[in-house]
Amino acid sequence: MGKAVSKKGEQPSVDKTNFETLNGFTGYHLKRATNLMMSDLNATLKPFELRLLSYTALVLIVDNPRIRMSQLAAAMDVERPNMVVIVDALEGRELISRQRLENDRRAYALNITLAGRSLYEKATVAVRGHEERLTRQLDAQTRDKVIEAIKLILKIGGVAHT
Amino acid sequence: MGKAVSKKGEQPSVDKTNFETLNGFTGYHLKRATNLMMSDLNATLKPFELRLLSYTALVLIVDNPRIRMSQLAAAMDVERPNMVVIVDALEGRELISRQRLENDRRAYALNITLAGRSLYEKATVAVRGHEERLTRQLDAQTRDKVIEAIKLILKIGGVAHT
DNA sequence: GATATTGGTTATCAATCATAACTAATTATC
DNA sequence: GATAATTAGTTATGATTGATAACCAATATC
Repeated sequence: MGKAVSKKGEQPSVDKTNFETLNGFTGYHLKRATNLMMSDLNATLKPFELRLLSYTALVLIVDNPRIRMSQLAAAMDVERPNMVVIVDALEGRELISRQRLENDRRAYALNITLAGRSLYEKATVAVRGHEERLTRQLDAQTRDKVIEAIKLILKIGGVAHT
Repeated sequence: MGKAVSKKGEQPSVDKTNFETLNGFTGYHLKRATNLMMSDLNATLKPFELRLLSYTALVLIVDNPRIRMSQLAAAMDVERPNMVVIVDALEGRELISRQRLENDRRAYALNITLAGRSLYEKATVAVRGHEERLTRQLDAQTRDKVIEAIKLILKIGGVAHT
């Protein structure tokens, strides 16, 4: 957790760790920043009893009314069996509803409930606060540049969706 | 700005998923880019029978000869018990060596072996290739700007080490 | 109309990560 | 200088996450 605190007055048997090589890797910085942001995000969502995946599901259902579970799973890059437990939990809390499709009775249309929308809105306010806190030092211009750069990386990887 | 969702009444959204809200979050882009890079990195390291953590350990041992296990664990943000299995595996392959410290016989000094250095060098060439491939679209200037921005985020989070 | 495919589900398993408790050695306290 | 507290490393174990296989019901394909 915390950084090692050197005891006063004695020469530390080990000096500060040298991160020279790792610092040369973009992926290293990306991963550390992501770890930090995901950790803070989970703490942000905790009061709402939401986690990264359940919140993401809520968001996508709000933005995509009547989305199917399989489409949601694909959008979230989650295996279908794992999607089931996420949806089960959200439905159990009556934040979303499953509704059989008339035209394809295998599938469900997922919709947000009133309670779900209310929670979504509160959580999203908190998430925007978390984002603002963690990217405060970045002027909007820089932040946009970062996102642009990241999108380029995603495009190269062939997983860009926008 | 929003991608037009088919406005044909109550049709299920079998069309493109709308990521509007998620796209507004820096953390979302960060995480997706990181997922992509980590996945590609693991594939890159596979031929060397290394994983993210074992490779990172190798790098830090090369850059910090005689580093202690606990310092390595702290640097990698890994719990000590989990560090043990990583070090065990690397030592089992004779890529690194444990050496008791004379001045503190509880601790070990970790060092790279000749075989370890050789593997490290080959793997690092591959990793640099992987980095180059995934950040090819970014001019050096942009990449540096991204890293600077990420470092700012890390500083706010209080986990910056450089 | 038989066959293949798809959406969702269940059960299960592997991988990852964290925690508790132990030993041996060192440091702190009186 | 004996005792207590702390630290480095280890072992065993448990929780959480993520992936796979097999299944049922509905739809699509030929």
